[in-house]
Formats: sequence, structure tokens, C-alpha cells
Amino acid sequence: MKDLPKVYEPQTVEKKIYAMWEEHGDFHTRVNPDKKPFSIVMPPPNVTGQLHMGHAMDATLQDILTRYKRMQGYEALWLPGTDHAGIATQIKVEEDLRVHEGLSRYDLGREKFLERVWDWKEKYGHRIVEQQKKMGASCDWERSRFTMDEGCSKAVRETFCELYEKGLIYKGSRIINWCPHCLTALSDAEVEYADKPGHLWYIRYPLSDGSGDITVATTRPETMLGDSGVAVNPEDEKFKHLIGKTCILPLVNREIPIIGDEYCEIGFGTGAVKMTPAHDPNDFEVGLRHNLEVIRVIADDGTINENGGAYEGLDRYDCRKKIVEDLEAQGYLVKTEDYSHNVGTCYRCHNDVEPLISAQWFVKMEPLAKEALRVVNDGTIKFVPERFAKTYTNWMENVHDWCISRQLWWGHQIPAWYCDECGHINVARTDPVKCEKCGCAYLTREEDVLDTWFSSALWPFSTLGWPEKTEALDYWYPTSVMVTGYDIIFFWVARMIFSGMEQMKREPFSTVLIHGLVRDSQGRKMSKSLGNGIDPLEMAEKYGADALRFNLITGNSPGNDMRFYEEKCEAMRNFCNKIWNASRFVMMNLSITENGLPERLEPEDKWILTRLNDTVREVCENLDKYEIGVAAAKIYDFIWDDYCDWYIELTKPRLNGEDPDAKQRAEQVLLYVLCEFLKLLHPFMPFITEEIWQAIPNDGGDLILASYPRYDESLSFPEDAADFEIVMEAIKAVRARRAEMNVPPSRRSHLLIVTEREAAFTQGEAYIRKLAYASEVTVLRDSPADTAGMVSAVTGQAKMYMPMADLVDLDKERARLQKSLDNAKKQLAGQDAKLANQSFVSRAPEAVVNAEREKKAKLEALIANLETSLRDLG
RNA sequence: GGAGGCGUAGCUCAGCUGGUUAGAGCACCUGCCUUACAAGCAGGGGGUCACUGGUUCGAGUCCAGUCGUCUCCACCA
Repeated sequence: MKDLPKVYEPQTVEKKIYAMWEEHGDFHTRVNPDKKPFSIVMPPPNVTGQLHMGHAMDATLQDILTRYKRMQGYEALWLPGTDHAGIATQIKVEEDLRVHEGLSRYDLGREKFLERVWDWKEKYGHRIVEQQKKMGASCDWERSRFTMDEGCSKAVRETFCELYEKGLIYKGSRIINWCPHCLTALSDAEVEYADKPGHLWYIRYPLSDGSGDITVATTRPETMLGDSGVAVNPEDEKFKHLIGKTCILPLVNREIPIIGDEYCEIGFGTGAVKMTPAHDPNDFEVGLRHNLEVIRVIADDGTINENGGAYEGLDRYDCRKKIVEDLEAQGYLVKTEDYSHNVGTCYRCHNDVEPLISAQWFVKMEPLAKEALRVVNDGTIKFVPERFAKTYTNWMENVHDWCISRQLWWGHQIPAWYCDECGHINVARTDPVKCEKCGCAYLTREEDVLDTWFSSALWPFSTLGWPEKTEALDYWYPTSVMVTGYDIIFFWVARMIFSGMEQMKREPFSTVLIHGLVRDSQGRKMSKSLGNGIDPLEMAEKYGADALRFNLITGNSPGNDMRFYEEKCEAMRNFCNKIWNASRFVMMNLSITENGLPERLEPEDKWILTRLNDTVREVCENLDKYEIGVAAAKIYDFIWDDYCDWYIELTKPRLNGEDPDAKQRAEQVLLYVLCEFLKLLHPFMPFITEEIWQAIPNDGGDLILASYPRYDESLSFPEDAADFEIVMEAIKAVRARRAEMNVPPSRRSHLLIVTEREAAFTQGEAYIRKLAYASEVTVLRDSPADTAGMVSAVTGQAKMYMPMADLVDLDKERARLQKSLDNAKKQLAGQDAKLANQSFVSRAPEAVVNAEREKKAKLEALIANLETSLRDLG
């Protein structure tokens, strides 16, 4: 043991420890009726993705909760897995195909292409898992799932069929968001809006009867190719008379009607709006009401289609330019204004999305939203922090139908077959051989696949075996906590909730723990394009995974973003090193081979045990409330301040002393407290704690499976601890006085302690000498006759004198004492005033009043001591 | 337009249901290599808790308003 390096080396330790856990099967869970279940399903990262800081934080939080519950005796399952991530993965493989072979997916064809994607998945799918392991993730890897594995596919198909049968899934032609780059439809949630500078063009549409014209304003002139009407408000005096007339669409020369619709706001813009039902959701609605023609002019790839006449084949933005030029040339352009407007972009490729009419599959949201709202409103599902419940309900209350079809190949192909004869849509759990309506055998399968989030939505139960009735499902569902970022509430959390309610008739989890984003040191979002991402693995390699974990969960509060500072990793690494060296110290001094407390405890032992016990209680309370950062900070303080800076120092005289019995008792308490704090800290810093645990006499078994500390009243000695703190206070006062005068520790002096609490000080003579740099300690009841030439330090319970004549300046000493005295008196006056206040004494809770009285008593004692010291100085 | 967060030490942030003299890390200053640890020890400086008003015996904490800042949702061409 004595050869342990002075500096903790996480790199070698972490690998070894993780392998040990795996080898011992410590992560493995089983349906165990004797234990209470606890479960977390991991938000599945993209199968071909790489671990980023967000994942690292997410995983750390989940791991802490899982380890905590596991140690508390729960059958704690953290179920891992990966997501097929439709668009993201397909794009990656297509890119690879293009770069290396110069091929597109169409060159390969669907089947061959999908084989490539599966190969890709096999090749890179393990990467993220290995990365999670490096972070210490204690998942039950044997239960790992993939959103496109057999079971999940079955769950998807079952859900699709059920919803279709209930009429909750339908196919229809509606305006959807289309990404011309990814060439697929998107859901509302997949569109990100950004303010972009643009223009508002005012265009004159001549009336057909030649009686004048009507001017419309638009931000998207290219869509005029698909205009099939102009709308004005029916109450608008300016335009009322035009309703029913027609006008001529410039450039196209189409005659289109002027209609009256409330949608058009009086006084806004020109008061007249061009209607493009095929490319604008509002126009589409208006078009339905007035039977306007739906003319699609923009093709899937973002170019103008055959309906665009002369403009056919132009890219939509080139077309815009050309149209404006032509309008101007032909005198239809009235004016152009600068205008900033919100443009929807694809959340994957950030190209502008094109709203267009398209036949797609939708989930009808209204009936599903009802239950999803109820379980959050009635508290069945709790959000932490609570404010996110509002975000959630707000969205759910206004949700539109969910477009679930994607024009991709990689994903769950929609289980629908179109009858070539009668056109009937056959939706079936097993592939049909003939049309259920007309019986013909010519069926064509729907090519589209489902939105990735459709399978993610089923994750909490599909991973546990649904639609089969499995024991695991019965045991662990509903899961305990869902841990995820606020950026994913709509995409995922909301959809898991309504899916769980619909398919399982039970909520998928009882608590949603929301965390924020990890940003860079300047507060910017970490992103590939900015190149400001910090690789968690690099940080883990440099400072240790434990340090990184601690960094990510301390000093921030749930739901708030945090900035990542490498310096903080350094600080946390230092903490690891502190623990390492404290353990090294204990081991170096250890002669005992078993962990157990002695019969007889010294005051300092009682103090540290009391502090430990208090810490245990508070940490558990905090963890139960998901105040993980607060819990971590308390453990940090206990270990560093109480255990290392005080307790270890306090035991040194005994460890180095002549009394073997006293030495052994000190060892016992040192070891006991060490073991307890290792357990306490283990969920947060699993590697270093396990490593040390394995090296010391422990309770047997791996730390990961040890019992988490519980509050133990028999190990709490508040009175003794308070008495002991009197001594600590005196030591601090002496140190402060010496530091003030720049006395180096090497200069020791006789220390006279005048106190009524002689016993407390006499008992501690040995360590007082050490900690207060004294050559000898004399405890007296009465002040010495002559204190001239002595430096003094005063607390409420003791007066300390150090004969250091050369350093004493009587006047300065007097002035200093007088200043302290004045200060204390001032405080006492405030205290008196407070206690004289009748309404305070009568209204404040007794405990608060008593605390104030105690404080007053302490001040009085301090004042008395200061006064006698002053008097003694003469 | 709607909703929400944030504003506390030089920097980054904690501070739970209102209750000692408002904390931490980093940075800074002073003194120390005191045989666990200089990635350390001891001591210290530094805050009108954005502003204004209110509730209360008592407000960083609760309420209202103001200013600044960030985010999400919706979106009128």
C-alpha cells in the first residue's frame, strides 16, 4: 500500500475497474420480486453518433440515480440502447457512398442501400456504447436495444396498426413542411424558425374588366406562379366591391377570383393577399373555404415544376429573382421594401423548408393529447423542475396532427399496401397477400418510412418487451425517471407520454428530470459548424471520468444551461487527488484488517461521526428531490473540509503516539468514515471510490453493490460535536492571530488557554499543540497575572495567550481588541433590539427565537472575554 | 403576439418550502515544501444579492412594476 503513487492516475484505474464490474456482472438486473424495481430507460443516442458533452451530462445524471438506487437495494435497471436516427444516419451513409464510390442511393436501389446502412450500423454502432462505458455508465448492457431491432419493429408495427384501426392514423393531402435537401416531409417539431432579412414586394394584379387593379404584398413572389385567388376582408370598405370580380395574374396570365375572407386583416399590408393554396398553410385553409384551385409549382427538389411555365426548372430562389425582374420590366412591381421575416429551416440540414401540399401519413393528435395532458395536470407525471410542465402542456394544447411519413429508406417502412385494382389501403400486422377489400393479389407497398420519433415514442415499453407480455415489462413499467434535455420535450417526451397512455394505458414514467445544455465557456451552443465542441472523452482522458462527471453535475441547477470550463475539470481532478491522498494516508497508517467502530469514542471522533451522519441525511434528502448538484457539493465539503482538513489532522497525534489502543481506535474511525464517504460518493465518482474500496478492508463485495449510507441516530452526538467545535474555534482564532502577524508555523510558542471548559481543551492538548503550532499547551481557569508581552486571541469560550514579546505592540494589541469589542457590542445591540421586538418573539417560530437567544449569549461571552483581555493588558 | 429563464464576489455559478454575519470553484493577496496531498496547508481581501415599490416581526428568497439579457412557442401576407 505504501507504494501507491502520490498522484491519482485515473487512466489506468478506470479501465480496470470497469472491466471488473462487467466481469462480476454487477450491472446485470433480473426480475426480482424480493426487491423494489427502479428503472430508467436511456434516451437512445444515434447509433452512428459520437458522445458529446450533452450525452455525457445526461448519462452522468442517469448513472448517479441508478447507482444510488442500486445501492439502496432496488433492482435498478438502466436500460441502454441506440436509435436508428432515420435522416441523420441515411445522410451519413449517402455521403460516404458519394465520396468513396461516387454513387447515390438510387444507383444502389433500396434493398442494396439498406444493406449498406446495416453494415454501417454494425461497423460504428458500438462506438457510442464504448464511449458511454468510459463515462462509467452502469447500464445493463445485456438488455441493450436498438429502435430497429426485431422487438422494436414489432412494437412499431403493432402500434401503427392499432392507431390506424382506431382512426388515429390517416393518410391525407395537406400542407406539410418539406425539406428540398433531405427530400422528405418533416413534422412541425422538426422545423426551426429563424429571422432572416428579406423583402416585401408589392405587386399589381390588373382587374380582368380593365377597371383598375389590386395590389398585393408578398415575401415570396415566386409562389405567385401557383396563385389561384386574391383575398380581401369582406368588411373592408376599400375592397368590398371587388369581391366576386376576377383579376389577371401577371406573367402567368391566369384569371383568378377575388374572394372575401376573414383571414385577411384590414389595414395590414395592402389589405389584399395573394392566395397560394399549394404552398402556404393559411392559403390552403382559405382555399378550402372558397374552392380555390390548388396549383403546386415547386417540385420536391426545390425547383419550379411544369406548372411554372417559362420558369420551369429554375431553383426557387433563382426563380424569385427572375420573377421580380420580369415584374419590374413589365411594370407590375409597385415597390420593394426591406422586410425581416421568419423562415422555417430543416433541423437537420438547415436549408429552408418548403411548405407544400403532399399526400402524407398523420397521427391525429387531439384525442391522444387529452390523456397526455391529464396525466401531467393531475401529477401522475411530474416534471423536475416543475416549470417544464407548463412548456409541455402549452405545446400539447396547441398541437397539430403529426406528420409521420418520411420519404427515406432507412427506417420502419409503413405497413400499408395499396391495392392496384381498387386502390384500397391495406394496413396489416403481417404482410398481406391480397387486398382485404377486393381480394386482388396485386398490392404495392407504401414506400415511405416512419418518422424516427415514432419508434422513439414507444421506447419505454418496446425496450421492455412490448407488445409481448413480459415479466420485465410487468416489473419495471412504468419506469421511474426519464432524464433528458429540455430541447427534446416536444420531439420525444411528449410523444412517449401519449404513446404510453394509448398503448399501455399507463404513464411511461413518473418523473421527468429535465436538464439544460452544456455550452462552451462563452455561453455558445457547442456545434460542429462553430467547431467549439469539447470532446468529453478527451476531458475524461486528461482529468479522469470521475472529474468530468463531477464537473458536469455540480454548480448548476436542474433545467438550466451550464458553461463548460476546463479549469473546473482541473478543480475536480484535484478533488480526486485529495481523496486519493487521504486514502493513502489512512492505508499507510492502518494496522487493523477489519472495518468497525471502537467502543470508546473521543470527542473528535464523535464530531466527525456526527458531521458524517448529518451529511448522509442531507445528501439522501437532496438526491430524493433530484437536487444532485447540491448533494454532490455537500459530499465534497464533507470530504475536503471536515475529513481531510480537520479529522485527519486531529488523528495524527494518536496515530503517532505511544498508546497502541488509542492509535487503533483512531484507525478504526478513520477507516469507518472513509468507507462511508466512499459509499456516499460512489454514485458520483464511481471509479476512484471503487478503486480505493478494493484496496482497503471493506464490508466485502464491490462498492457498486454496497449499501448506501443511511442516517443512524446512534452515531449522532450533537452535544459532543458542539463542545468539540469550541476547541476548533479556539484553534482557528490562534491560527488567524499568527497569520495576521506573519508568524511562520516553524516558530512555535507556548499557548496558554484560559477557559471555563477546561475538560474539552485538556483532552485535546495533543492536537491543539499540532494544529495551533504550539510548543506546549497550558489550560487555565483564570487569566495569568501578567499578560504583557503576550499575543492574545479571543473566542466566546476561551482566551488564548502566546508569549511572543518581540511581536507585541501593546498599543496595537489594545486597539485590535477594542475594535473586536466594539464590533461585538454593535452586534449585540442589534441582537438585543431583535429580541426586544415583541412581534418577533411572539410570531417567529420558537426555534428561530432560541437561535437568536443563543447567539446573544455567545456574543455576551465573547464580549466578556474581550473585556477581561483588555483589562489584563492594562 | 404568448410563455419562461436569467441578472448574487473580478469570472462561472450554488443558495430547497422566507429565519445566524449571503456561499463554492477559479482568479487575487500574505505566510508556509508542517513525513497523505504544492493538483497541497493556514490566513485574508472582495458582494447596496439589477432597480423601484409592496407583503412580513424578518426578503437574495414571496408579490407587483421597471430595465437589461437569453430561450422556447406561435406567426399577418
